[in-house]
Amino acid sequence: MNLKQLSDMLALSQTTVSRALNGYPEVSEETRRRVADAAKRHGYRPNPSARRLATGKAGMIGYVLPTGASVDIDPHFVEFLSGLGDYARGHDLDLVLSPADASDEETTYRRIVANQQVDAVYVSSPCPADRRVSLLNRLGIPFIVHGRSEGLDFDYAYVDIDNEAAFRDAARLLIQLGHTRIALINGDIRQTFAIFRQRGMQRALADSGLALPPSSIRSVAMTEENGYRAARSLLESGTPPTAIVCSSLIMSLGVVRAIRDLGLSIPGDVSLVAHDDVFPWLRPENFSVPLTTTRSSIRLAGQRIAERLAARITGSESGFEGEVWPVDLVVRASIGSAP
Amino acid sequence: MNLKQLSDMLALSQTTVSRALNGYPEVSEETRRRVADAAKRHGYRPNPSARRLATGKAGMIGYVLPTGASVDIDPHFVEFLSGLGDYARGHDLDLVLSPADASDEETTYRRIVANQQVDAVYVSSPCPADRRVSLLNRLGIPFIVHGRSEGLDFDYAYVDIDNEAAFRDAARLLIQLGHTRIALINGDIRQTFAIFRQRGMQRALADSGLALPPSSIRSVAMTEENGYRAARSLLESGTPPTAIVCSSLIMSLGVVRAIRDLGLSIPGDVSLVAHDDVFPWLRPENFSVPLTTTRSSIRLAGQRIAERLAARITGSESGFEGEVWPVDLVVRASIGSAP
DNA sequence: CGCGGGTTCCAAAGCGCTTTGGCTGCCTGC
DNA sequence: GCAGGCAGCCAAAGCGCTTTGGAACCCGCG
Repeated sequence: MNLKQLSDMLALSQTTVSRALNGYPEVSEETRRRVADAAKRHGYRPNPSARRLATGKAGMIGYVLPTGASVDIDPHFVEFLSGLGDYARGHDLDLVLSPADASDEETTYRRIVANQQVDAVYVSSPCPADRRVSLLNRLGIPFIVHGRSEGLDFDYAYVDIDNEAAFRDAARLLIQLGHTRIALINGDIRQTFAIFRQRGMQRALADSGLALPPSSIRSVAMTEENGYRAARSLLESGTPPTAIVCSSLIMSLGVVRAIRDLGLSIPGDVSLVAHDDVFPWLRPENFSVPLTTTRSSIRLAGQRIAERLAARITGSESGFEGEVWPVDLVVRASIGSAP
Repeated sequence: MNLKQLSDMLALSQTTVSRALNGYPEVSEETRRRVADAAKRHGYRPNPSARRLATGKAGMIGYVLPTGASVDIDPHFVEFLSGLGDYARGHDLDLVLSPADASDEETTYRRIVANQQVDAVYVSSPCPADRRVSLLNRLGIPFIVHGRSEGLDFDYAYVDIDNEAAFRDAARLLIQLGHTRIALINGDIRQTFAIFRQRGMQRALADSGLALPPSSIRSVAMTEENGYRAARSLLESGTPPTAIVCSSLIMSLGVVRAIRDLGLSIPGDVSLVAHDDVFPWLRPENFSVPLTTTRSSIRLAGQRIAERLAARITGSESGFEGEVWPVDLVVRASIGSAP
């Protein structure tokens, strides 16, 4: 069932039917109703390819998926997807994933924009002066960044959490508990979220006259194994920390294992705080010693980003507002006063 | 730059240029070369919307993403995606994810097929007599199932691992070590992979005159917490198992925690085998007691499925071959002879 | 009565590609 | 020398939608 058949059936022109369906004003209410009725009754659905060809609008949002033999997609991505799906379902929004060589994503961004495959794009895990962000800005396609870049000379829309405040607060709490040697096991420091977290801790420590020397920082890909190694190397150093702040729950699995392997206890010997993105399959309250966390649901961010992306597509959102969400600090048994 | 401009530039008709570019025979080699040159030089790329409208081919593969407030996307999905991306990148294949209400995916399948949004589809986590599979079969779109259904009266293409043999072998090994009370902590039993695994264990036990009573089986969503609960309830029962086989590495985190909480040791009191889908961020060899696993990379399956999907799109694959991959049994320290 | 100004609808021109159905030469074989 | 075949090219007709630029009609006003 296509437009022509439908309009023949109604003894109307394709123009009128099209306009009736798309809510244009120059069609009488009665006709509109008649058309809408017939469309529903016959299950008419405009062919998206044809519509896209005519309008240039695709009804999809895009994401460039960095891939490569040694590139692993972040497990957080799946939670983000759940959130995106929560909104997109029911709004007839599809998501197209374009795999790209991680070392050359720009070509792919160019392609999906030139091809008009998608109406809007989202970008995740930005780094400072992110090239993808400035490229998209130049290309003029609506986009939203999950996270923030830094040092860009233009405004853009983003949704981010307050990583700096989260880690500042975590460090402050540890300081209040008497800790002076606090270490940070962070994610890849080339990404802004990691930079902000480090900054937050540094500020908190500086405020109390303490320091966060490079020797107390590890910056690694967020795997269990790396968490283990980082914790071990910190705890076996000359001046082991009495508290560790860790950028991910997965890494903290390794941190806990390292602490146990060394015959130390939580929080007796070492206090531990981790950032929790809220995975349904791994919860900090279920750790052998329940974990104190800075918590922010990545799924919620996915929902919000889908919503804003949709708004940008329809044009109901157009500014460059950045949203920064506060992060919960949830205290559980894994922290205690300094030994 | 579109076809018209390019053909004007070459003083050729659009027909000839189109044919030259698409490898049709009725154009001379010299002309073809001239056209290909010009196309490359001017960066001409056919508009996919127009091409799709004309041919009905989309150049994308589809996946219906079950979503819902209480539906969590499986973390395995991201590994699968990595594999898919490995192949799709470099083959100009995009993936479109269509979020659907988990309780009504069929409408979405119908939509993406009717709209010709995608040329092929893949389906994961099938259950016996899977309705999605029979729907796709009826709709006549190329598709591949990741996993297998059972009890369907037609053939279809799939890629699966030999879950039954994997769990049979694991159980046999435990039996050889003298275990007689072996428990299974499985995933959702409505899915065929879980059914096969259970069957594999049952057969191995039956072969040795042993049984796998329902009281020794837990069938739950694969989270750390569920692994913990399942293991606890098993170990605190009247006849606790001396060995546990667990369907996922994530669950086995909880199993290990439960065993430790109860003051038991691995493998002294309890032997543990888990299935490992090969996550880069959580490896069985790094568990406090390195885990014996049945191992099969889900990422490799993603690669293979992308490859076969592409072959089905181009028509170079057309049968209904099912592939069943063998599963490695990797022995590590977590198993020992029965106490 | 005639005319400007709405309202409601329509024919037709795209959007950029593929594909059908020729048309033109040139070569081959009888 | 001519029918037949083939290689190489082209014009034009879609694919199904949106949108431009009217046309027809009815209204009220001067």
